Amino acid sequence: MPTISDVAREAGVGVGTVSRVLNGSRQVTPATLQRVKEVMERLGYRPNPIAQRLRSRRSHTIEVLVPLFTRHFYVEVLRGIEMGLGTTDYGLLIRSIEKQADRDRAFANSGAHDYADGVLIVSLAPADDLVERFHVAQCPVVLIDAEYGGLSSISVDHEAAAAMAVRHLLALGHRRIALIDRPQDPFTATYSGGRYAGYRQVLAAAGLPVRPEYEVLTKFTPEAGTAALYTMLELPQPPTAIFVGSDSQAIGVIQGARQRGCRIPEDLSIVGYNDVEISRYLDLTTVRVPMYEMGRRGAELLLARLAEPEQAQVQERLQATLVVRATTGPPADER
Amino acid sequence: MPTISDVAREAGVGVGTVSRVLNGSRQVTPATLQRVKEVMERLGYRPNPIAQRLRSRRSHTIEVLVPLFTRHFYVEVLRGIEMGLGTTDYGLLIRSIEKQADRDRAFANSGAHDYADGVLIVSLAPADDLVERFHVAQCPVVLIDAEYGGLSSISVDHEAAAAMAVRHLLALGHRRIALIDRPQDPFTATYSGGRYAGYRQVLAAAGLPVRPEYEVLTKFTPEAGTAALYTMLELPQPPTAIFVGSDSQAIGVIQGARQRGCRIPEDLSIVGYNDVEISRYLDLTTVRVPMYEMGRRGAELLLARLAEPEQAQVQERLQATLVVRATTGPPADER
DNA sequence: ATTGTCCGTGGTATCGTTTCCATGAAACCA
DNA sequence: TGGTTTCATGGAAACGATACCACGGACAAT
Repeated sequence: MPTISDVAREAGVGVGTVSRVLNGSRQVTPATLQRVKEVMERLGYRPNPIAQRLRSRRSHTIEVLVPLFTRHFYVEVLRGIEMGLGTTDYGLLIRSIEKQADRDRAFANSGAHDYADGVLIVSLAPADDLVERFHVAQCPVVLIDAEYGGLSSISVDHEAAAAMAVRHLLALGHRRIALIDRPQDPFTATYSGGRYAGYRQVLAAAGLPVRPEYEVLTKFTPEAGTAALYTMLELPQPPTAIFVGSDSQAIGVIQGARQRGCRIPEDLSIVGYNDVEISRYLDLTTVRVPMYEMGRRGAELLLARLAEPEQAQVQERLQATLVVRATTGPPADER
Repeated sequence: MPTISDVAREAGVGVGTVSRVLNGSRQVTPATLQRVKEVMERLGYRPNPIAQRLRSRRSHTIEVLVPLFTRHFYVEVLRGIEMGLGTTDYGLLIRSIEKQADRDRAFANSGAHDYADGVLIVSLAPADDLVERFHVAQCPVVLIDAEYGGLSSISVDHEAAAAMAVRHLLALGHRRIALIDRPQDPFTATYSGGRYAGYRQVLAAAGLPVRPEYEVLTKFTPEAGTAALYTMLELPQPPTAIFVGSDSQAIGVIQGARQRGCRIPEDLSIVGYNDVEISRYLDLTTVRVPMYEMGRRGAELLLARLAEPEQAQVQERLQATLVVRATTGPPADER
């Protein structure tokens, strides 16, 4: 592999001049420029990015901390990030946090300024000391689907979104509305609790009682959704509608209902959450969370901070919308 | 950020000794080791990976070329790769090739030895000159879901898998079997044509005629699947079964059939391909392609080559299996 | 006692860039 | 014409690590 000095020697110029050509400095005579470019072409020279990074003290890489990058939600966010990066040739260093240990390790290593120029944290609550480290290292951070102190972030008001979903069920005439969601877990989502709060708030506003047996917090898998449904169907008064905190769980609920001969939406209305791709094909009424948009906007915010480090931090919020499809309708068995 | 010489000065040793501690050389007195480690701890020293890479001439990064990383298939493969990498701290540089231009750019840049220590290419046919460049640069490559010359690869026999799917339909009694697939496109899949060949071969072996109107090559989206189905239903003799080259398209076919009041599997049997996660919840009979396993094994093969560069290239194949669910059954309308 | 071997260690060159400073020629102004 | 400014250019230093070489002391062998 030819180096910059090979090019310099071959073109009969100094390395400084070649470097200037490389970086598009206008301090180069057209004739020299031409000659150097020809030599670079002829030798098949390509600058060594590692050396560039070492010298310029910029890694040209963005670190993404994401829980379970296999999950639909995160795949969409990542796709958005990719788009947001556009044609800038920032590399993406994706760290998938699957276990608590991963998280600790990633948080311990990340934010070293020589590793990445900036960091995107998706759906995770950063630890206080990490935030502090980012601050002293002057490493820009943008949170996606999370909020924390004064850090830049792009997120969705899950509480309002959940309230909207539950109000939809209420408007259809449902009075026995259950919730299946994931427990608020400091390890992953920063405030999945928002959905729970929204649910409670709407029920309270409607003067409906709180029924603990209608609130199941379980894992984010279809299987867990099915299991939760089964226990609810055993109740003396089963719910007529369920608000489910993720489409994954909702899929399990739909399947379980089919299994038990429970008609949707006549016997049971279901609202999901996220609007992942599958939901459309299952005709699932759900809350559309702008996953892709959050990723894109998050990347844009980070790029802006990277270009203009003194810029103020901003907290942005996007709107979730309700997508009404075929799994919700008025309750048939009452009144 | 403290550097190696800060540590050396503070510990009263030479930089060489600190480097040896860093790299776990046994040529260090326990006492010195202890002292250096303490200083590293106290100063919060972390070696600069960029400098390490420059000097050691290894980028400690694996490049992954993947078409459309948002697609289910590739997400699964990537997850497998992540697992295959295990606890080695190789970074992953993912290049998503969405357009022809991306492909050219990625292929032009990739394989420079200072960029990545090794390359994984997923479902793409590498250009001849690229293969040549990898060879001269001594950059190990492993193809995933593709085969090419003598390069190491891990793949699936799509022809045999397709044959198996079509034979299943044949065994159920179907005689009018159609194909919906994607055109063989040199840009992405290396031999999606394998499925077509398998389909043709089984029909020929069964003495069934080739009907061009039963073979639709279209895009890999549900919408395209729906459209293809609609044109087939217009035929004077519509097929009683369809072998679909991807679950994405099959989803569209299922939806289209529902829309047209066409019962599955009584009026129409459907076999998909890949067995993506959704398929289970749609009860779709499909061919299970070991996506995750290909990714994992591909990463393992690359790691082995990285550790032992002289190792011979290997071509491995995994078996696809037929997963029979609820979308296939005997034809009802004939005999 | 002398030679040889081995091992822990320090120092320096090196990886391939960018950045900065010095230099000399050309251009400008009076 | 003399002096100042401008500007393209060459070359050295630096980024932060690793690798190599040389050196001195300890210990074994003669």
